[in-house]
Amino acid sequence: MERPRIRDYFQQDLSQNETITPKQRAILQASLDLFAEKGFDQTSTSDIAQRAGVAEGTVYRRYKTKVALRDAILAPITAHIVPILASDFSEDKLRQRYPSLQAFVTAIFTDRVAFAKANMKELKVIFEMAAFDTERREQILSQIAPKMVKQMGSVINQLKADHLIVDWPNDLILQSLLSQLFGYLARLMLELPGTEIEREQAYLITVMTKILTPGEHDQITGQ
Amino acid sequence: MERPRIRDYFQQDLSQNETITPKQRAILQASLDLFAEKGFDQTSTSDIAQRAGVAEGTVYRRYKTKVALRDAILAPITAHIVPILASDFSEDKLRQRYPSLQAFVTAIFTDRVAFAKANMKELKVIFEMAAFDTERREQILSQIAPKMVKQMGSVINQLKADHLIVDWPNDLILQSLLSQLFGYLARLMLELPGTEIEREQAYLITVMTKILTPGEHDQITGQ
DNA sequence: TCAAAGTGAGTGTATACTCACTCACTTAAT
DNA sequence: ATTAAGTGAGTGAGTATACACTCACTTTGA
Repeated sequence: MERPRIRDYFQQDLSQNETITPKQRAILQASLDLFAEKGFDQTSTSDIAQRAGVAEGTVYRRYKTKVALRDAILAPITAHIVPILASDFSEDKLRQRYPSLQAFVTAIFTDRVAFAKANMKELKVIFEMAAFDTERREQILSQIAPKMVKQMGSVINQLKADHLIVDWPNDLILQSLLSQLFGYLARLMLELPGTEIEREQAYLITVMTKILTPGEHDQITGQ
Repeated sequence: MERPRIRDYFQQDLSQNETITPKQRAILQASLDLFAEKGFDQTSTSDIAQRAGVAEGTVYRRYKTKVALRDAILAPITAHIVPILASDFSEDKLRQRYPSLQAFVTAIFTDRVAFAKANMKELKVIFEMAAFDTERREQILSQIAPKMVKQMGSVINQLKADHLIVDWPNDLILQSLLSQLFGYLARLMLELPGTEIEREQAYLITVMTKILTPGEHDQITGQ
């Protein structure tokens, strides 16, 4: 956990242009909490006002619509996702080869899991939106997916050249890793019973390493 | 794919007590389609009536509320989930040992993937509900999880005794398998670009088998 | 004193749900 | 065979309510 954490991104993003009042901050926090708890549609603007301890009109002072309010919450997150995805893959990192698979997997996922944990609620709201807003899903994906495939792709190719990683198509490799990652995050988000965070995070790296280790079972067989 | 498919469960379930009219069937179908397309809250009862080609009053003839309508759609699915989960683990199957990991993995997931594919829309509606309705989530989970853990647990223990499977706690094994399965299903449901069904299903079995194969990397290491 | 922040009663609209009514069809009586 | 009575699925205009959003006014703080 040596690398910088993401925090206070509201402050960070918003205070560049204008100051944010305590009440406006309370509104953002209440909205985020409620959207994550009950879902966007199930949250009324009067719910938000009540939770934030302000009048309903105050909610509309800065944000013209409820959707604009949601977007104000999600904007900083989506803006931060790309740098996070690209971290660890700056040019010098790329030039340095990873000595082992375990080092690679650990390096890659420590940041991303930390980021996800620090922004659980926002991610939950993003997922809700992505599930039924087809356009936005494609928009967000088109921003992120190519960058991710490209960045990870070059590292994977390096590892392939060194025979440190299984020789599967890169997209399949990514899919299996992301499945494990999202599965872990889903358990955290839904607070499924019996989720022991520390143990599972260690296990996550073990499983991913195992998937990627070259071996005899690597031929993709159908039935 | 030798074992029976799930189809026409509406007919099957409803016609025991009473006949279902063509219009009522159209209403169920339209609701299911719309709930899966746009989400429950984003679908109005007049949307449903329009899509089904009936008057709005007709929607309320059989189902007293919109929620009751959704439940009428989900009831047969949830009723069928448990048998599907338990299939392949009837007593004689349990007594017979699986000759190889691949056989085990293939046997387990063929049915379940087929079931999921045949009921994509219903699953999507269930997931939407589970995401924000904490009570229902726990209710459904409490019905399913223990059965699944028990059934799969005994088979895993057998495989462990034969040293055919990695020696990890059963819950961790299940989690990694379910992550892969749900990741695959999510890609299907969200129609993520570049999802080639056949190739990925074959790959799914390969990855799962690889995860479970005993080997040198099996110690769960943290950082 | 002024500008910005905050207020909350008020408004228009969307939507879940109701109900008095229609009408095609079945049953029963003559 | 004919007709009267009964049945219930279907209808759609109507209702009550909840909700997103507005605006004339008040409070705050520099």
